Amino acid sequence: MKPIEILHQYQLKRTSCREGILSVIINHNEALSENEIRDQLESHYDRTTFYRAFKTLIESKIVHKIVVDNQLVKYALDNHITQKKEHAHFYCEACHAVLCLETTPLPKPNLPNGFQANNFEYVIKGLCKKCSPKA
Amino acid sequence: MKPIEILHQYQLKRTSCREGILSVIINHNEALSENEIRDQLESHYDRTTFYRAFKTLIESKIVHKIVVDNQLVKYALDNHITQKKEHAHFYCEACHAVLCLETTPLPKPNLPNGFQANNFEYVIKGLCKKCSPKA
DNA sequence: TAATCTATTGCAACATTGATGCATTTGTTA
DNA sequence: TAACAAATGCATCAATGTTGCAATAGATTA
Repeated sequence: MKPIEILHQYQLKRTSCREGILSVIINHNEALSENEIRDQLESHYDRTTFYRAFKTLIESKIVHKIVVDNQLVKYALDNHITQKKEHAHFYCEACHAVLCLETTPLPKPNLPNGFQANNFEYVIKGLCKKCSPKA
Repeated sequence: MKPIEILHQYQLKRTSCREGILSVIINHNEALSENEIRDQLESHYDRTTFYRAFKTLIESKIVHKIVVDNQLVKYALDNHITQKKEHAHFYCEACHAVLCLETTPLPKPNLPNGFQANNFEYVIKGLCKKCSPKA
């Protein structure tokens, strides 16, 4: 699962910005913020370029946006690529990590009559194992 | 459940801004955005005043913030006041309404060992009854 | 390999939102 | 009603989202 192959598969031009973003995301287990990704890249890209690269990757469904808060957004590979099922995300309020809860399937509440769901965004906030006080 | 009583109960000063915000929220079944609330008020308040009023109401757990998206936040009365149980929210992608799904309890996925949850934020996006194409 | 076309980049610019300091005003309590 | 503490309005700044446009880079074809 290499960045270049993904970009080619989704018919996007191979630019170093997109390639860099993808390789950082692929090499991390947890979802990362725009700044966390930027910090891992060697080259500098304009803020707009970065912004549009994410927009493109999301529109192509390569990358998935996880909204922790209106002030904190993280990015991870989309289920289309990872072949994961829909899942909830865990946000650690101490270390601010965002993890995919892949092992537990996403529970779906019943909707009122006539309602139609397209998308489920479930974020569970708390403390991860590392940040939980030891017993 | 009157604004003045709520403010008094939570030991907050009765200011017209807080009172106005609360009365708008109380009189609507759906969660409203800051602008939707502002539009319902007769008096004008400075942006900062509005911002701080929400901050105070949230800190006192009178109002609950529902983050639909990093660009769209809505507000509703907190469960402490409505005596509702924890519930998911439905966001209609067509009319942008946010509704509480009170009737269905919030399903809680199992967490990995050592993880501790404080808060569950479940937003289901789709089309509400009014906006769903008729069969 | 070079020429060409199109998409992407970087920059300027603007809107929105979150946030803080401070002097003035208001609500509450004695 | 006086006095104090809290809230307001204004100025200001940071971060983020967004668009237009000229310059540049990637991909395709001759």
